Amino acid sequence: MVTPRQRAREQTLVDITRLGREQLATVGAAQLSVRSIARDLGVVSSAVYRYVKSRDDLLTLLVVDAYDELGEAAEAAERRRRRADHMGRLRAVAHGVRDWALAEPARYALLFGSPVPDYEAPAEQTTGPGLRVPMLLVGVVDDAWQAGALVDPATPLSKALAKDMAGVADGLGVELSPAVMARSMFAWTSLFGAVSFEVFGQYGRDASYSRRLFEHHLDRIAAEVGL
Amino acid sequence: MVTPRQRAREQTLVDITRLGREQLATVGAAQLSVRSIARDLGVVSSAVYRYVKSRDDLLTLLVVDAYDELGEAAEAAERRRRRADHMGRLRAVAHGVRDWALAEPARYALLFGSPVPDYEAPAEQTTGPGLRVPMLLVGVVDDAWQAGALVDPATPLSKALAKDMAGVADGLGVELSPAVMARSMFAWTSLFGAVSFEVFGQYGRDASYSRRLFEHHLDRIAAEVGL
DNA sequence: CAAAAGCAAGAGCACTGCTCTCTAAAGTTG
DNA sequence: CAACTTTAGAGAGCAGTGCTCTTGCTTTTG
Repeated sequence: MVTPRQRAREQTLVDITRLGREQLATVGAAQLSVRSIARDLGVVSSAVYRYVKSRDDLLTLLVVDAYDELGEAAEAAERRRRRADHMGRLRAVAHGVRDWALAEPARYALLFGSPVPDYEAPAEQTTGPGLRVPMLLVGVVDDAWQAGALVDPATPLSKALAKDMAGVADGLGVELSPAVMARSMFAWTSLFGAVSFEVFGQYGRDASYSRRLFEHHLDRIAAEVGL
Repeated sequence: MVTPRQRAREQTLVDITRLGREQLATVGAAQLSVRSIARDLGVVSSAVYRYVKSRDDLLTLLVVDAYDELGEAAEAAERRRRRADHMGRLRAVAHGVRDWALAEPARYALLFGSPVPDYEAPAEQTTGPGLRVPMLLVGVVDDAWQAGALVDPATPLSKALAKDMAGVADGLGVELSPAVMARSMFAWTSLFGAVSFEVFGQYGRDASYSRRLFEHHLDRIAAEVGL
């Protein structure tokens, strides 16, 4: 049985998340303040602490929210491709991530930028949503591998690294060859490296070439994955 | 003619930078406070504003400081290799960057993490030091190219991207083939992507495999560069 | 219907960046 | 060398922050 009070509480939590998301987008994570959210909510600051234990707790809420939206964006883009179109799926994921990141730079920064000091996202809440994109990537690479569509690597993995990758795959709860895992991690790391450099402005202010450079990087990543 | 007052002023500025650097390492950029620096300096907070216009101004000081130390570390590592040892030089730069980043995560985050909101590093002061590592990379790749040590790419650059890369090289003030520029940028982006993921904890808390994974990524990057 | 639990308000603490005015010392100049 | 100017630092103060605690009030529950 759901009481009106529970419903109101949930609604308030949703409102807080929404206002936090807006503040994140406009003023950024550092300037995000629970007092200002309280003002927008038409309530005194201490009232917000009934719903959110601390500012860090609020950040966790927003981290999960952002991971989920990013994951959903990437998954939606990937779903539009045929299962056998491995290259298309990889490109879809990559562009899904990049488009979301460019549209939501502050929220992207919250996920992949500097860790907020003295705050570490509680693993039990954030790892799940945070793994959606990586899972998508290993899915694509593994499908290609199973279909025999991957070019063989010039050099095989070292024994130690193969063991490491087996452990990572195990941690993800999937059955994968170490080679697939290693290639996926390279794709993952390089993809987000490219997106981060673009979002964080490392290429300089005039990023007129950034989209073409991203395409190029994507081609290089795909080549290294073996696609 | 340098007056004692000028000397004292310079010394105070050095002290402020040192204390800022320490605070950055201990509490991070977000928690960095000029009041606390004033306390450590044994002076009242308003006095610090005689030397530093604002907190952002202090951040700029620390950004330049960090870029210079990172650049120096990478250059020192690279200098230890013979000029013709292109692979060794690339690896030296990469490990120089990684080692510094792992030793100074907060300062690395200041340079390559989320941009501090409402603060953008003034280009005229930061671009120079910020380009030291990229310049090092293009130097290595170009040397290899000139020496004919680079494997030819499977697919040539598109016309548009070649033009973009020519523009970038021009902006750097160096004479480079677009292919060299593109490969350097891929190396740069992927290298820092790998380092950022490691420093920012995206691989999870137990990074037991992180060094071996980095070596693997480095091999993949080198392969894609053509080394 | 009375007890328990949940809610918002308001005051207050310790902190922040930053500005202002004031005093005293140091440097410069006629 | 005395008068003037520049400068470092102190201290008060403003507006903002995260967060806690108490105090009434309302809703839910036994």
